[in-house]
Amino acid sequence: MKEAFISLDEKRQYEILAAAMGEFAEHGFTKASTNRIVKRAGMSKGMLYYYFESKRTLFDDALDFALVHIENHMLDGIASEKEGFIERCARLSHIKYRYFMAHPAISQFITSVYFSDDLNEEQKLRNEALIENREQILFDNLDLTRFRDDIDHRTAVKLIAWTISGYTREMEHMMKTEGMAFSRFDAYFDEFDHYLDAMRKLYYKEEYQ
Amino acid sequence: MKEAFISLDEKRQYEILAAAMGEFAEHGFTKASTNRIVKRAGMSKGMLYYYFESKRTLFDDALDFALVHIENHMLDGIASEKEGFIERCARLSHIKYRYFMAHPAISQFITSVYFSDDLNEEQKLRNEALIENREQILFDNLDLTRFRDDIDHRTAVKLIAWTISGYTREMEHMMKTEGMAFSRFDAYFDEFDHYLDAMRKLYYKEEYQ
DNA sequence: AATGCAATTGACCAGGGTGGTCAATAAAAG
DNA sequence: CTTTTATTGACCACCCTGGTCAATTGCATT
Repeated sequence: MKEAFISLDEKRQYEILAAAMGEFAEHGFTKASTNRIVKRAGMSKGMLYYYFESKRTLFDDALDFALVHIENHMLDGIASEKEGFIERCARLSHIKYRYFMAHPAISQFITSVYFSDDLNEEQKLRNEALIENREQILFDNLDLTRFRDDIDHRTAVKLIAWTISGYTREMEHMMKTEGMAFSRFDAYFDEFDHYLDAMRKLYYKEEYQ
Repeated sequence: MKEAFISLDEKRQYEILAAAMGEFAEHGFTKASTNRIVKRAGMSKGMLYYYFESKRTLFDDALDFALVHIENHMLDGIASEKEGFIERCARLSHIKYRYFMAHPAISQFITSVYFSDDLNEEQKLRNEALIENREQILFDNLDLTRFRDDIDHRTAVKLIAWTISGYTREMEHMMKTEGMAFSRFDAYFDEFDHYLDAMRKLYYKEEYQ
């Protein structure tokens, strides 16, 4: 990250880093191609090395950018008031989903990094901290009394988390293959609410359904 | 697939195709490397082209082999007797899991093919037929009366399927990262049974729990 | 108009990997 | 001993890689 890049306006910086993150997310560090990155970003090969020292530091800087960006943009509005686990999951899904729509490259980059091995120690630690932070947000300050008494809380939490992850995964797959129209998003969330209602009926005491 | 390959004993044929399928599964058709395939299979580059016409026909033959193999080996013992949806999912998970353990390369190959685009029309149709067949096995001849009356059957079926897919996905991820010891498989299935019991309590009428 | 500096290009490099070939062998069969 | 089959790996032309750099363009200041 040389001064030339820093003195670019924010929008252009974002474009370039997004191009890099998209490429890294798709191919991983080693098989990612700097040639494809410059093509995505709409610039010449020379500029990439005018802005960054090497492919490696480009990756590092992109990861830095992504982690900071997520910290600043996604983790707000999550001030965890007391709520049931289903409501918590639903709210976080909405937040995650909106963030993904607004910043797909960052989301995919961070997701791919989660499964990859080409991080240095410091990056691994930071990434783990992020994951732990997310866990905390997911589980902190829950109202667990809403659960039926005849089912173990920990079990219920696990089952619900798996269910929602399965649902969102299916939706992601559908959107990828069928290219869901933007107008259908409302239907997507209506459907989601329907399933949330059903889950409340299954997992919660009557007074909370 | 030349005669030379066909006159090989079955075991060696399997080894070679498994090597190819593993490589294709990991990298997709284009980025799969014939050099790595021969290394995996423990033979020389020349032999590959002594056995197969080209990389493309190798892929085609491997897919053929995989589809036939699955039809013959996995889809037995699934004679769908009347049972609840949870029991059905559990049984199919067991079958799928055993098959994965016995034939990981085939499993991963077929899974990867499901997400890839480099199939010709005939292969796409065959693959879709396989998927449809699986759906039928999953949903045919179910005892839906076991479900609680206050929850829609279709909704319940969806929720359960997502839950189980979430669980197995988490297990797969754990096994990949931590390299689950084979001795722990019993524990894996004990845990699985625990969650199945919980799900019965949630979704079924009392007399079926 | 002239100068100087920053931004920008893309041809170019050596290195490595690609799918595929083939003359040379080794092994087996006749 | 000869013929056929199995097997090797060096080799090919080609493509892509991360990275460099001389040359050019654009712009601001004199």
